Amino acid sequence: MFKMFVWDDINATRKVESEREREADERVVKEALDHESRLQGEDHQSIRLWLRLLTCTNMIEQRLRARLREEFAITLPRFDFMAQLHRVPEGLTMGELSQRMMVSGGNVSGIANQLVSEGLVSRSPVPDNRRTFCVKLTAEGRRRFTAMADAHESWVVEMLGDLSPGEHQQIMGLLTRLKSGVTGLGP
Amino acid sequence: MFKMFVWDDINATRKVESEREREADERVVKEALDHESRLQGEDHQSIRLWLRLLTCTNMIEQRLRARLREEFAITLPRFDFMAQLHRVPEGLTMGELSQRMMVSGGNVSGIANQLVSEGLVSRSPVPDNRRTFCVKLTAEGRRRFTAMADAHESWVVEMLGDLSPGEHQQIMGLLTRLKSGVTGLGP
DNA sequence: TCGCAATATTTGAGGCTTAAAATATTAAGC
DNA sequence: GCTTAATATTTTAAGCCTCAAATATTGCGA
Repeated sequence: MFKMFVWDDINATRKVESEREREADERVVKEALDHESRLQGEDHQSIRLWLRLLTCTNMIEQRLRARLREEFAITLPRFDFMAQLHRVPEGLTMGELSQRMMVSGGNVSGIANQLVSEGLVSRSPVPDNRRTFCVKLTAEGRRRFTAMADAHESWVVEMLGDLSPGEHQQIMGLLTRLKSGVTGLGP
Repeated sequence: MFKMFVWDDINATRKVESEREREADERVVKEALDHESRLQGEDHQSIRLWLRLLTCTNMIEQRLRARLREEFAITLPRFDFMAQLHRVPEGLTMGELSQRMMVSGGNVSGIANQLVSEGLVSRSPVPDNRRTFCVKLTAEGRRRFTAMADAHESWVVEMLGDLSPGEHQQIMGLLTRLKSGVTGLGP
């Protein structure tokens, strides 16, 4: 049975298996301490992939969160909320925002309240359906968002820039298959 | 300039570009409503990749969270906490847990308190360093975790099972490069 | 028209998360 | 030994998040 540690030392160049095991046993390798660390694998291929995915996403998310806070004193959820609205100038309902942000309805309710009270977002009733609201960026909201969007994009480009255009396309394709596989399981 | 919507209809088979644009314009395509929806792209390749990554991770995470709650009445963070400890029977310090879970120190403090009070985890002082604690699973904690771990793994396998072993390896490799690219930027 | 299910949102309780401040301990330099 | 910096953890305040229950509106069928 094939056994080894996953320690994911990103500085390690390719090594033969015996060398990896020796180092892992001796614990001389500086380990990257994250979700994947020291997962003892037999054939947990899928778990490893899931943890790798989670690690990558968390790393990027935390960097973005930190920089948005440092440079613009805004939280990631608020930024995301505004980004969704920016893409749809006609405005969105609370429910649409909830789906697009992939968070619960109760959640967007709270974030919307704050952004409205800060004057960055408007929430106006819709004539023919009094259950829903039409949420839009205000002029001030648009100004503030566009000021942040360029910086945000440049951070993302910086983080993903190591991948070649070919690799970009490759990973996009694979993530598309991954996504459809998950979606295909039903709600 | 190359322009199009990203709507990410996972049921759509490959289409020629003109057809895609027509459908996007007419809004007849049932859109997947998530982070990526209707991002208006010019050459925002990196942003798209990032949003795709985020969407995939969120989808999987939400499913896992829901099933852990339904079947075992446990939250994902508590499960993750126990999983980290399960991998290291010798025990971990609070700081190590914080790094591995990729959350703040204050956070693990709170989760640890709960799990200790539920008798699933022990937090004992270390003789030669009175600042740290050694956190371990209790016998009961191990029992409870192993009962959940198999189900958890099967859910992950189910979600990622559409990918062939070759695709698994491919995406792992690409995510490794992605991860090292992000890490390489420094802390 | 009445009842009733479906839809859209808000509220409330409980839990997760972070950043920053506070506490305690260790290590290093002088 | 004393001071100072570094390390390890907890506490606190504020915000994010989910689920479930409550409210309000719409639309449909008897």
